[in-house]
Amino acid sequence: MNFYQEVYKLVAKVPKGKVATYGQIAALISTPRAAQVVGFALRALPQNSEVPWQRVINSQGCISIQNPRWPQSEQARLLKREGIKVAFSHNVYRVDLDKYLYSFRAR
DNA sequence: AAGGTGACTAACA
DNA sequence: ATGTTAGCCACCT
Repeated sequence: MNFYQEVYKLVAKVPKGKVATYGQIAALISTPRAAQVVGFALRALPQNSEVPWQRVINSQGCISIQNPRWPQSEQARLLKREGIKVAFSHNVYRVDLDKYLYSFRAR
């Protein structure tokens, strides 16, 4: 199973109402340095994927997506729909990590 | 088939 | 404190 597959598997474990960061996922698979690759993997997902990619944000708690198919505003809406509060200021969407960050259980 | 191209992040200057 | 850089992987020419 390659890196991308691992990413999808882990992202799928993030429960509704919680979020995870790219670095967090990367650290679980290999090294924390692969954070960017996590983003690459999500970018490669088909539009109709079942993977809850919207629950993955950057270490600042900000929506970091760069994909014309899914504008940031759309990701923000998806998260709000799941009960997550998304603040919008300075033209940036942000989530309170202290509140919503998901902690993966060991193993 | 080799190389460019991305949803990041922590470490440095 | 703000800007730059290295490390990382699969997919598409």
